[in-house]
Amino acid sequence: MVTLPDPAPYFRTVWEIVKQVPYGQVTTFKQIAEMIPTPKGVERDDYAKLGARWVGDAMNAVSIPDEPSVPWHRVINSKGTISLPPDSKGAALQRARLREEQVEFDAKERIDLNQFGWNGADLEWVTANGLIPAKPLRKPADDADTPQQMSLF
DNA sequence: CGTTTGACTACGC
DNA sequence: CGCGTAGCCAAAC
Repeated sequence: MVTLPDPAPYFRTVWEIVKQVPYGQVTTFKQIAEMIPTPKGVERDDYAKLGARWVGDAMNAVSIPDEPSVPWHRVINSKGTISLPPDSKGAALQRARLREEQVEFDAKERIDLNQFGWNGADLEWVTANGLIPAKPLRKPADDADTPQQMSLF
């Protein structure tokens, strides 16, 4: 900006995406940013990476009125931790809500993205809204019973 | 109007 | 794997 003269549209898009995150799962600022297409006239190829901070702004904006329709508590950083100051009220609330959804924290207050991470919204919904499919946070279940490396030739 | 700050990340030690 | 640093950009001071 990409000046984001009116941040509302970007924020709204973020919120709509966050609404798609199901109960008991978490997404990351980066994952959301990557789903939002680069605006016209913007050449930045790493627009998505930069967007992570704006997603944070959008979350901050919604957590103030605490809009119940936007599950902002399901948005964490790429390290798998809550990004609010650890001793803040908001962090405590977010943590409580996640635990309420059976999301587990390890000893270091970290969430296993491979277990609770979001793999993206329905492809139909994504395309219908002109967005970019999200990069899955959970790895494909390669439980050793999916020998993909075996060639047919 | 220059500085600082931040719900971010990537990278180097 | 943990901690510090460097980019980045808009907003708040």
